[in-house]
Amino acid sequence: MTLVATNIDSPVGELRLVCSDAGLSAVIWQGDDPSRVAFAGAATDGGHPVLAKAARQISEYFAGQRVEFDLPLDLRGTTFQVKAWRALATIPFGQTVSYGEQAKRIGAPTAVRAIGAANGRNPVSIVLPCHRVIGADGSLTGFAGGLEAKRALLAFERRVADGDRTPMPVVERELALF
Amino acid sequence: MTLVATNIDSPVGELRLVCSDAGLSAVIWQGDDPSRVAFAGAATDGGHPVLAKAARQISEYFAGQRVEFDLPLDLRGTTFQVKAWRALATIPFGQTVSYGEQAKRIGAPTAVRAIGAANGRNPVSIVLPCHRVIGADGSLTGFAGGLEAKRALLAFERRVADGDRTPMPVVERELALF
DNA sequence: GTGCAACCGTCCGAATTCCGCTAGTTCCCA
DNA sequence: TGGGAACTAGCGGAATTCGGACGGTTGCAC
Repeated sequence: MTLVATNIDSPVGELRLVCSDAGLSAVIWQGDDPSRVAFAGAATDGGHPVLAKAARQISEYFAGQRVEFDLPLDLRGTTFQVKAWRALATIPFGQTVSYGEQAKRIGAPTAVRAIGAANGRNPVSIVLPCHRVIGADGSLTGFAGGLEAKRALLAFERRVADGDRTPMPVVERELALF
Repeated sequence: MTLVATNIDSPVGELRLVCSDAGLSAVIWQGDDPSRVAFAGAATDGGHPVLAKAARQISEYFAGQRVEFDLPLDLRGTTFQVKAWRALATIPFGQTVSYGEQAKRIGAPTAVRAIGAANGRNPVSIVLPCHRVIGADGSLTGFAGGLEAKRALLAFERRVADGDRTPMPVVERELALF
């Protein structure tokens, strides 16, 4: 099962898309921790119908013209992680839930910290919207792409959901030091 | 109205008793701030039946053999202060109330800080038990004789009220610096 | 004297910090 | 191949800190 990858530009910086024949398997950030989605590093650059479709939908998303993704996904993780990631897909565009709420939805109401750990390993950023999960008290708590990007994505979605369907502005992301 | 005074020993250090013909007017601490009970400084050493009676009752108190004082008092202060001081006499041996509770009892439920100020000027220490007034959260907050003495008096009273009628041990008082 | 400002042995609520608990994953060592 | 310890983008309550407001007294300036 070979992995093919390509890079695209976005308002939150360059994104690297990875897919197999089974579907999209990773969307990772520039400067992302390599150990976060380890298998993504094994991909070789190239073209693929899934990559082309994903690139188009992601660009429509950032243009304010798409609120849902329709892509085959090739999720690789433990049973718990895959359940957690699938649950992300049910959070509507422009809305947020708490980690505790997400835990309840997969039937493990007390596994809130495990949910946090699983979201931190979400291989398909943006497409699976882990940025819509925030602390019970409204705090942002964490995000692989940086808290500034999380804040910007939520503000953008709120605005689009509110009817202003214009593209997302470029965000200055704090890059990981080292 | 001349003032007569004498010194006695106690487990909380030397105490100076002052009286007029009308009654006991002051019980002040060694190292007490002279401006706290200013008129007490005007007394001259000597003997007086009221002093003798007060000395006896105070020594019985510290021996664990007396829980109430029966002495004529000559209280000198503003109307509010005298009301506050009289209220102290109604707090039973071994018990405590908060400054707010004391304020309610004299019909000025919001004058809690004024109560604190009045207690700080209580001229008749021990006999009028301002040491039984503590913060609403249980903290000791303050005491003319030093917080250590306040803590020790409360512990002693609790013990005696509990049935152990033995004398109070000597307390190391932190003396006011300067 | 009179007016005002500053002091306090306070209290209350809101905000913040801290701790123990949680379940899953990973890493290390036998 | 385990077993155990040490992580973690959390949560909830208890403990703590903080600021504003309270009433009476005192000191100081007119």
